[in-house]
Amino acid sequence: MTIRVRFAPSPTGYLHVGGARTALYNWLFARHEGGELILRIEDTDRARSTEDAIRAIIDSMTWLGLDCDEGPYRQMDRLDLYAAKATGLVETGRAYLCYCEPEELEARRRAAAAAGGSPRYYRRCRALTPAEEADYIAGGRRPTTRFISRDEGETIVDDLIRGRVVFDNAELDDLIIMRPDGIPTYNFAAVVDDIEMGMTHVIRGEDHLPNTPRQMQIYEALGAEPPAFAHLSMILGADKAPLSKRHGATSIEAFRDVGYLPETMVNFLALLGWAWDDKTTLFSPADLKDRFSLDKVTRSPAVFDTAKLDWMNGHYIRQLTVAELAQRLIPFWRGAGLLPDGEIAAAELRRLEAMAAVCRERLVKLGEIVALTDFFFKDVDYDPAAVDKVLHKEGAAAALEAAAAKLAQIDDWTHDVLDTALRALADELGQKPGKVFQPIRVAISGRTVSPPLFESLEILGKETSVDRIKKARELA
RNA sequence: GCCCCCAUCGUCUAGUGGCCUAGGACACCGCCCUUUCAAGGCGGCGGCGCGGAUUCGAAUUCCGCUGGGGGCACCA
Repeated sequence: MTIRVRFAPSPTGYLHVGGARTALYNWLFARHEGGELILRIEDTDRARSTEDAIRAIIDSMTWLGLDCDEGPYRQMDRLDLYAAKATGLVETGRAYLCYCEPEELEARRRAAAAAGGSPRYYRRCRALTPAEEADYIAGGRRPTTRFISRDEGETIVDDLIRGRVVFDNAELDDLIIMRPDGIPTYNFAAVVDDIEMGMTHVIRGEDHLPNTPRQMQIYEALGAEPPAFAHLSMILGADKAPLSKRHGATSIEAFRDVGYLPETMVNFLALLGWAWDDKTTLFSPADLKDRFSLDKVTRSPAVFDTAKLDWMNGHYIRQLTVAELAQRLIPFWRGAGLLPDGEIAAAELRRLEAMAAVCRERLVKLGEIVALTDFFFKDVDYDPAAVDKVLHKEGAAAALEAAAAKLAQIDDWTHDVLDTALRALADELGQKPGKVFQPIRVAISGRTVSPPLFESLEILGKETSVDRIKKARELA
């Protein structure tokens, strides 16, 4: 039998790291097993579902490289199916119509909680007389459909990650499976779809574990064999609280926008709850597909550690060729208004690649390229602290003056030549190299920290470099 | 309140009764390299939540406790 799994997000927001990890594990499992991944949009909460969210989720999955074999299916397109199945359950005596109003149920729940009792439904409508039912209908009440859960025995979930989890059926409620407007609720729609779509495995977040026994009873009532279940632990923030907006960026788009690489996100997310052995940390998607298995998935929750993410992103940036890196950097230069849209001339591309080469070992996130290279594109913004600390130092003015004069003589404007010339200059001035190089760095970049000096001068070009050094001489 | 899950360095984890004086990675600290910042190299710090039990032997099994988390919706 072909393995079939699904990723079934509710489109109420962006794809966040927790959802992405669930999607990734489903994808890895499907690919490793030669199975199929289905994308199903669970949009039955019509108040909160949006088209934007659907687009965002699909975009993020595409960016991560998580391709699906079927879908996206949408539950709102499948209402007839759920209605037919719900009616069937009523006919076979596994469900009943419930005329209770939300307000009275809510009031009862509150009262029960106050009395220290169980908040479960009191099952009044299970035993409605025809006369009572007629009264409700005459009064304009529209019923929900409730599933009749078993009162006795246990429901056992054999979870692929957690092992055997036993639930007492007496704890289970008669849950609503259909709303009066014909839209199903989650537990019902998910089961109907998982049956219809032939799911063999359901891999989802641990928050769904308590739903599983309820769903298993629905499978049984529907005459279907339940799939295998695997519940993934939660992802936490640095404070061990569930990851949320308060921890900063949590959407995949946000990580993309500041310049994390998809290869980083995939590798990092894979490791949040899974490990291959005792020493391998870096995995390409192909390695992952090769090695992933559910039996190596961890049970305990994992903290999302940005420091490690940053390290890994730096690693993957360093793995890129200069040409690749430049291509990935272009959107960031454009986004900052440093580079116009449209075709890039060959000479300009060479210049961008030179910048990429010189920044490759310095980038943690692609977005940092802007602050690192903006002085190549526009006039210098002198950092007052840098001016004070370096240009106002004893000897800075003299160094700049001498440097400007010396550089003006150089025709072969390459970093090797510049290196030799400026070292010689330091020697002539009787200064340590740093004493000469730092003022020049501040002169051309405005800051004390910049890409390597000689390469920077080369990229900037002779005319601009000399101009800036002369100008900085005035500030010194 | 009730049900369920979880528990190894700060973090991600390896570990399934002796191979563990607990391994790796990130972070941190030190040294080296060095024109700044990085990157890189070398070294270091650092952990089995607590209490019982089983066993010749427990990070590994069992029980309890504590702590963290999830769920108990006409949300998913």
